[in-house]
Amino acid sequence: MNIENAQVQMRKGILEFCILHIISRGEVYASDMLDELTSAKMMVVEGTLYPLLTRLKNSGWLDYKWVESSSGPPRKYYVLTDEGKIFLDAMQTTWFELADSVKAVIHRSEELSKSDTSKPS
Amino acid sequence: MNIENAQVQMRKGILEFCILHIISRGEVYASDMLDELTSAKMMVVEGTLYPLLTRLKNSGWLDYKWVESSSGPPRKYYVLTDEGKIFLDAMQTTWFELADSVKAVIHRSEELSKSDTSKPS
DNA sequence: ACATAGTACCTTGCATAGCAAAGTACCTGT
DNA sequence: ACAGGTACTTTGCTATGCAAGGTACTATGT
Repeated sequence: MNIENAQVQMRKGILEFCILHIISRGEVYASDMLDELTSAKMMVVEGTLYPLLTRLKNSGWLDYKWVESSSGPPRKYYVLTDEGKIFLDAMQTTWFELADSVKAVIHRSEELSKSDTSKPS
Repeated sequence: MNIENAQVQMRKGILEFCILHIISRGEVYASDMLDELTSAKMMVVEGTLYPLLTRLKNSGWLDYKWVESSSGPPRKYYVLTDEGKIFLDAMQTTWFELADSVKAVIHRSEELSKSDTSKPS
């Protein structure tokens, strides 16, 4: 295991949340999402995104429609379903709770490092 | 896929970071970690924690020693190696960057929802 | 008409990792 | 010796990220 791998692990799951958020703003297609996630430094690739969108669609949280493009093949524009909106809310709550939990752990470390109290030895 | 599953996904990877943090404070054994992670609402189980500790050990980031217990079987007390400390720093940087990225995506959604600008239709 | 390039979406195969459940082993008290 | 509690380990299943390769449509140049 290396640091790159660990960073990948950390992004997992959160990606799903970010994608739902992006779609919640209005209709977008996959390349739009890739651009935005890349510019937010989330490093996603097609092989991850497409299967994820398919999963979200099959779970009933997304829907899409084909839209002709003036330059290239048609695109799938995604939207959130009503169920998807509820799910996104739940994910957002989870995210904030998780961020709080992490903050609690980090903060605890900083507290204790001031008056170091190792255990056995 | 359901919400519980999605929440599990979101915790992945971050768990590793939290465990390293907990160990960085001083020597602990697995049940200590389970207690702390549970009280921080991170919901971890043995089947996840033990293989994870083994992986971190095999990667050279943790070391442990057996310590006799006054009530029960001996315990493995873990410590961070020097390499592990470097790794933890990298993970912490990644975490803050990731939290920033998520914040950027969420914030962008809030901005746009004020003056809704859906695309095609 | 044909070839090339660009864009967009999809699929296959592999490796990693979470988790439930079952298993092993040690210690203490009766 | 046996029951109960504690601690660590292993097995088998499943989900999922990702690299790489594939399909298909459009536009442009010759």
